Amino acid sequence: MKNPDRTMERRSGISLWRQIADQIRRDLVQGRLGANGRLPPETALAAHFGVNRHTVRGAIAALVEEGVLRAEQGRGTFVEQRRRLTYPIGARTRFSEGLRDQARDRRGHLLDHCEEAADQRTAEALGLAPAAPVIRMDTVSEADGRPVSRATSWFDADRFGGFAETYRELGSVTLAFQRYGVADYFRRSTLVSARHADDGDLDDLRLSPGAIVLVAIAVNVDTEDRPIQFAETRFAADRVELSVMA
Amino acid sequence: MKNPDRTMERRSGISLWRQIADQIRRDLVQGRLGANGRLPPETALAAHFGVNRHTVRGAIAALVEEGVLRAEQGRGTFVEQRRRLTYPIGARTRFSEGLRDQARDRRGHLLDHCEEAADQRTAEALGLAPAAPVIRMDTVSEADGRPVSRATSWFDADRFGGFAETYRELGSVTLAFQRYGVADYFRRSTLVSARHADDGDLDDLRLSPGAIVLVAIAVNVDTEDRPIQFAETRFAADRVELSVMA
DNA sequence: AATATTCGTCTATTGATATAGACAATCATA
DNA sequence: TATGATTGTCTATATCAATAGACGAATATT
Repeated sequence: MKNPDRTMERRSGISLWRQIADQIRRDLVQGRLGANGRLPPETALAAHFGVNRHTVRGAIAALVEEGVLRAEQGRGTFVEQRRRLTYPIGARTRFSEGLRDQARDRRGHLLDHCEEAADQRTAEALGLAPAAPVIRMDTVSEADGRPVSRATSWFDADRFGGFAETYRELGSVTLAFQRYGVADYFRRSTLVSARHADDGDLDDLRLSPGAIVLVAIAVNVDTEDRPIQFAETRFAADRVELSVMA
Repeated sequence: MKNPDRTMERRSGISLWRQIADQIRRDLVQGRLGANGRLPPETALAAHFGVNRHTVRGAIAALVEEGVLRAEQGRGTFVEQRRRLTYPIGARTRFSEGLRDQARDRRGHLLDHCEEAADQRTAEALGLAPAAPVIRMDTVSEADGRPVSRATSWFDADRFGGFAETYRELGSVTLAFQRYGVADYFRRSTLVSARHADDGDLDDLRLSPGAIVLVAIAVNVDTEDRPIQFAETRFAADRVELSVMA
């Protein structure tokens, strides 16, 4: 069980307690730790990682703060949540669906919206002239009370005037599209990357610094293959994985 | 241009210089910095981030070490590499292909291989009995001299005996499969997630601690829909993005 | 009730991180 | 050539991270 020569890097700009927190989180997700719902005692973890008990305590405190662990004096430290949600990605991807079996309570929430001039990337993706007017929508989606993703979407302002208000009213992009005569739509392409969470992500997704977000950049098209939505979605990587269907 | 109230978190377990390095790397990839191939002077960056010049120097030193920046005394600091490789993922995914336009020199490299008993996940994915014998292969692939991904693959040992040697000889999974009579194959499913790089990733992909890997877990099937390969690939998230085709 | 286990809190010490300031070295340019 | 801009190096100091040890508090077990 022991792995005492596991080399925690000491002058790396990442404190030992955070390196250990990251690894415990990883091991929980991979099922290599906490299989019985409880973490080994602090002294055992300290020996395992080859560090002082206080250092382990720092790691545990961070994971408790994140809601991953729960510590009880005299009893032990327990795993609070372990499962990751799986988002399907494919031609028929709707982020709001495909999760019905995985979370009881799912809701989207409009943070902000405005009309602005399309930047180059957006104009290209939507097939519009440079600096054409577009509607920008910032949303957060939660599952069972925990934020899982944060998206910025752009729509052609000419075709989808007032889209944000419609979305707020209906609570679903799919339903809002129907109001505009888009009965069905498809995912044309998705680019997936990953990076450290920025300030906005940290805030809206309630993450701790150094956390990771999966970034999905997508173009949706209507049945006539005209682009209708360009979106960049940031998922909390600890809470979500993406499933690509063949 | 200034953004002096950008709050670098000070007691987060991540040193300021590393937070700043992470953000500069992010801004480079997003084109918000270094558009003209050169970084603003250290004093300007220090003012921008609201920290001491020495702290910025720490961040730059780390990025120079990573090969992202190049500092020249008296002249300035310059961007060494910015572009990310784009890996296509779809029914016809072959990681080794689809990159021909993006990198001049691409090569795979066998790190290690052995025969072992399948764990539950592997047996399930390959449709084998629990603990059935499988061949395990650890590989690293490089593009233009920089490691971009690290994969662990499993194959049915009964059907693909000696696969690792064949791969080493031919340098390609696709070619090796042909030796075993698999003329064509398809990607059945891909799970994409992201996490902090572990010790092995750090080493083989030449990453610095706190770096991010994109994890793609995939099952390949032959033309009769029989699973032939189960693989977990870790991509250096700074160097790669994944493109999901509709 | 007694004991062992485990988490929680305190003090003290050492090493790494961040700030501050000064100045040297290199390069571009007026 | 002289000047300004920029990176490189040095010293000093204050704050944070990590180690070490001791002991208290809550819980489970004998």
